[in-house]
Amino acid sequence: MATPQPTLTQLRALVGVADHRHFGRAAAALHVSQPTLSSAVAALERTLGVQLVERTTRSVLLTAVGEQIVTRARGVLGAVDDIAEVAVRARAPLTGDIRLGVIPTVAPYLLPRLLPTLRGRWPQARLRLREAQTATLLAELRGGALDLALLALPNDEPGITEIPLYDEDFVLVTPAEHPLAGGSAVPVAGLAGQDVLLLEDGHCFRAQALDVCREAGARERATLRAASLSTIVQMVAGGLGLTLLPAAAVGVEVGEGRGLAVATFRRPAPHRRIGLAYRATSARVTDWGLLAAEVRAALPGTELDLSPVPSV
Amino acid sequence: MATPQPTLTQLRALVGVADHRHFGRAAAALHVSQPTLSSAVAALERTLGVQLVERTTRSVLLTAVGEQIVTRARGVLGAVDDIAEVAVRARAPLTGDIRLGVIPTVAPYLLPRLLPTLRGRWPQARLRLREAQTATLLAELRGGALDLALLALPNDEPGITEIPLYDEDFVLVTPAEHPLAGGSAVPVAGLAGQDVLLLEDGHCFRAQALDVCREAGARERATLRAASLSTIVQMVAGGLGLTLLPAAAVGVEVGEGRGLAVATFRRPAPHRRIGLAYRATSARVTDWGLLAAEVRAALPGTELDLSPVPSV
DNA sequence: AGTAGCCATAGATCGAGGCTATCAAACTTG
DNA sequence: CAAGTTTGATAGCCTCGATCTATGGCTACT
Repeated sequence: MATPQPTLTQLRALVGVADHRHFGRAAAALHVSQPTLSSAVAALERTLGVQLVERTTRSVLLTAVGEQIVTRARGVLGAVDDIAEVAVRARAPLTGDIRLGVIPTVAPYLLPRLLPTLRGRWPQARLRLREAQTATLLAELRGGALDLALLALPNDEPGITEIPLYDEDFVLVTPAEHPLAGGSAVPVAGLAGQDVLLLEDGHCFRAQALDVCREAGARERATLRAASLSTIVQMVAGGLGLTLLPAAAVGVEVGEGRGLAVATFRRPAPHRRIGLAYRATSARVTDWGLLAAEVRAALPGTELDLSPVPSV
Repeated sequence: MATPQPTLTQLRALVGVADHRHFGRAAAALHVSQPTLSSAVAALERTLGVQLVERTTRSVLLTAVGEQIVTRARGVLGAVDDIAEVAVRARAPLTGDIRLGVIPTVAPYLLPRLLPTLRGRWPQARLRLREAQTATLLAELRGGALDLALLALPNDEPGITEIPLYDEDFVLVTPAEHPLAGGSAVPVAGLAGQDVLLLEDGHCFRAQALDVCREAGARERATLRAASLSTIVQMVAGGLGLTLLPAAAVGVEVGEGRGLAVATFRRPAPHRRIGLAYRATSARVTDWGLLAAEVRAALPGTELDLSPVPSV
């Protein structure tokens, strides 16, 4: 036994050589002398008992094992960097850029409340906002273009962790003179035969609302798919049908004196769960927990059917 | 900048303390003196600039950051161990125990050919075989109870890598006096209205064959679901219906003089792809490539409709 | 053949990490 | 309540290994 274990320095040396395919340049990039680098790689080969690099004076190639080990070494070094990053983040919680993606059926209703709160409590945090649909957000999250996404759960994406934030009932928006207008505890089946206006394809809220319609036996007015909830509500005001809104949208979208009425469903009403998603490997888990608390604190009061999900 | 990076020794020290919650015992476990361990942890805290461990003389606790970093440190150390493992495996290819799981609709037809080949060429390899259905194999693979699984692709399991091995056509087995008996280039639609015997639930081959039946408009004789292809073929011989077999099974299951006939489908015939699956993080990727080559070499000749998938 | 480029080896130096011995604090016990 | 025990931190010394400079040897191109 007693095989000495590879050193981080040795791994860095190997990765450097793999990157530059040249000992001299790799040494320069690592700020060490060329002999140091040579001996580091040699030592690694000795401890592992395998040749990793094919050297001729003309070219430097990796062996098959070398390639495999370089891949793993990169992972190790990256993970060590992450450790340092975690420590730095812990020293200065919720500071710096936070690239947050938000779905369009949440952004206009939550952000106006969240941003001031956040600015007040964590002035060092700089939110970089992006509004896009779930599929886009998850792709960008995975690719590292976003740090966080605020969207409907669950998504069951491997490698992505989710923090539930709140549950939001769906409500019915109708013209004021509609039979269902202003009702409370409307059963879902009460939608049977109604013309329902929905968002265009790709919105997760479209899919959820469509599920409700299917269960109730309502028709979608498919020729009128809209790009935003705002547009839909205007169409409802124009008498083209009725629609479903997430509770948080009511305050903004349904004003007084526009000939609109809001009806609530019988409990348990159809609803969706909103939460944060981040890469499971993110170095800023603690930050995201703090941010989650801020979002919960920024929720509108009880006049809406919003229930924050208790944090673990 | 010039922040020194954490050392592997320091990470080992931290993990040791986290495991034992006691400096003295952790030091003993790591074969170093207690002061050495103390100073290693202290040095790590200094380089990271964060307190990781709460020490009183009575108890040792991790801080929140400490917990996070311990988790990552474990990952790093594990990855380093893996690197050593990769090297060892590369020095002695295809040696030692290989825990291989095989689905029941492949095992009896491929293993009798594979085992002798393997024994001849890689006498140091010890196959530990296990026969189970796909879901079980994948769970055991993920949990580390298996190294490899031989099954139908694709499975699209995150964290699991697959090596395609060969494509295998399905054939029709009927009683000798059946109208379809011995046919070649039978269209799938030719199954319309037939009574087809299938495996019981949980077999992937059942699902695949059922797809064919659905497409063709054939009926499953659902009261007669069998536990093995052998049993099914006997039932066909008894005149209870017909069945589909994967091509590799024909040689073993359909003997002469049993009143059975084999018909082939019109190309492209329904078929399945068989391959190997392993944890993407496995340290023995090279071994699995070699083993894949052996399986391809062990395939029966062209009398069956088996086409090896060319290796990358 | 000469030369330039490139990696390996040799020998010297310096610091990180290891050990022993000892201290300080806190809980236990007679 | 005082002495003892347990446990982690500190001090001081030592050793080994990582790094440096200088040099050697090989290959390819001119």
